[in-house]
Amino acid sequence: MKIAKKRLLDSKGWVVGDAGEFLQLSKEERQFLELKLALANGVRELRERLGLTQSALAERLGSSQSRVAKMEAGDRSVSLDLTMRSVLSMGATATEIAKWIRRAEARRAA
Amino acid sequence: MKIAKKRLLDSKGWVVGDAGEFLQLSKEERQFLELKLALANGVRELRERLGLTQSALAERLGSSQSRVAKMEAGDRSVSLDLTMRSVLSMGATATEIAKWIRRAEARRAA
DNA sequence: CAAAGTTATGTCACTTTGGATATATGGCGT
DNA sequence: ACGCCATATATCCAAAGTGACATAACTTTG
Repeated sequence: MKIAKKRLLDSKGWVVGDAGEFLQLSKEERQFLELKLALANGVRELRERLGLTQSALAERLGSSQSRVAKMEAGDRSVSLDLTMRSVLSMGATATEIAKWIRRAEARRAA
Repeated sequence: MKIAKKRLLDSKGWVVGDAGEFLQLSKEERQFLELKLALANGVRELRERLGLTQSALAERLGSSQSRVAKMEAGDRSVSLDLTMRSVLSMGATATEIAKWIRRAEARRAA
């Protein structure tokens, strides 16, 4: 199993030993998780580009370091709402967001 | 005030009389709301294209007709998560989603 | 107009997500 | 080894989101 997929499924709470259980997630659910993880990666990418610590970003968001950490890890206790607000607060453009979404789709196709 | 903006701000609970209060939403919050509304419009667009009633879509989502109605109306009690799951469940492609997001940005620029 | 079908709005009990906090882990320079 | 800083993980309880239901407001069709 590829690392990226392992990471996706590890995303807190998905008890996954190998590729078998992978299939029991509905196609839509898998798409959704991939998309969320793609944006989560976007959060980390932007944050590091801006040279911010998780704490610094958290403060800008009115959130906390632990939530940011969980968000970047793709923890399922973090909503897409917060993830999207995060990238927007770091100045992500629609084009950039679209790029990440496409990347998620491309991974799925592979 | 344009209808689209009025509708955005009406989005349940934003007490807005005219363009004045519009400015007191932070830039990021405005972006987020526009993006969510853009996807909400996507939900309606896809749903009608597929000839589904709100009830039918709700059933596919394991949700209820009232949630779908609120979602399409941009009600703030509906998360981006549910909205995104909705369009995915109707087979939206990354390209299509990206298009809606860009459209939101374009509106903002205008 | 009336009935049927669809969509809109309001409320509520339950669940998930939220920020906060504590603590653990890892890296890095001294 | 030690402190220092960033990140990861776990657990609080408050706040936001959820499906379900009731019912109102439209639309369409007869």
